[in-house]
Amino acid sequence: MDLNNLKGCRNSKNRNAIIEILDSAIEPVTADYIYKKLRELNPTASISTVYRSLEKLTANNIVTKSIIMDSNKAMYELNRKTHKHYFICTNCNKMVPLENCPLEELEKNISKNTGFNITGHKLELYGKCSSCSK
Amino acid sequence: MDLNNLKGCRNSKNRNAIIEILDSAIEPVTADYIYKKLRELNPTASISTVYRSLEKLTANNIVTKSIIMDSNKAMYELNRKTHKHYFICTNCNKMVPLENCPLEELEKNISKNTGFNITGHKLELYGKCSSCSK
DNA sequence: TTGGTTGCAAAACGTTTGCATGTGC
DNA sequence: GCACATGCAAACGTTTTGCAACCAA
Repeated sequence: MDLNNLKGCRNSKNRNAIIEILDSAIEPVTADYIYKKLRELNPTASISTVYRSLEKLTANNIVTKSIIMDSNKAMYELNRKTHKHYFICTNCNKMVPLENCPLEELEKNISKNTGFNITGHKLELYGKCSSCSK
Repeated sequence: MDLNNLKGCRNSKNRNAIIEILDSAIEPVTADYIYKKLRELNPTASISTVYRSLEKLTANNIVTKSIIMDSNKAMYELNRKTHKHYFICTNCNKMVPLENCPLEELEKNISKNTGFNITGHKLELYGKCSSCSK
């Protein structure tokens, strides 16, 4: 995370705090979650600051944005080196990270066959987690 | 597509028209796209009818709803028997269906290892399509 | 000084809902 | 007749934007 190297960015307390909030979150979180946590540190912070920071952070690949099915909110998480996929429980909405990414070979094959220049992917598994399927 | 077997549904011109619109669409489309097409047939149709129809259709597994990255709109497509995944161009937003689904074995393994009851998945590949990567 | 950053309020956007009316069966 | 379907307008929740003030470099 080279926080001081963001294109067209100055140092910002709010943005740094947002990164810390994301860093201490285990699962992807919503903008509103970040906003509430940020208000604990800076009671006058505004939701627009959250969105504007997240936009810069995603543009700089520090943060990953995703939108899960049947929800209209975006989820944000720190773009850690370890590539992650999630299992999402359709009952309790828990997001459980999976260990491995099985798609690297697949991507290579598809690139070859189609001429697409694949730069990333998203895989989500849906179903019921062990506690919800009881 | 057993259109006459929808749970708690009567025959409806609008809903049938929506199915036809989805059927003639090659790619997943937005609710607004459907609304505009529907207005060509029924100029007084309303957007709420579109959403209400789509809700019933997804509940009955006639239609699949998905939300793609960096967009806040849902995309709808007819749930054809053939299981599909898409390559999505980050430049022109084109969605190109992929031929095979490579995840069936993977699901089995994860189910075994984690105890999750996996009922579905979503896989999207991102990058530049052949014309945009020129 | 320059240009990114912030807070506030308002707007925009996709989607949902309440209600009264219409329609299939 | 009953329950679903519809159009309209209003509401909703999330995200974006305009603007003036602020602050980092």
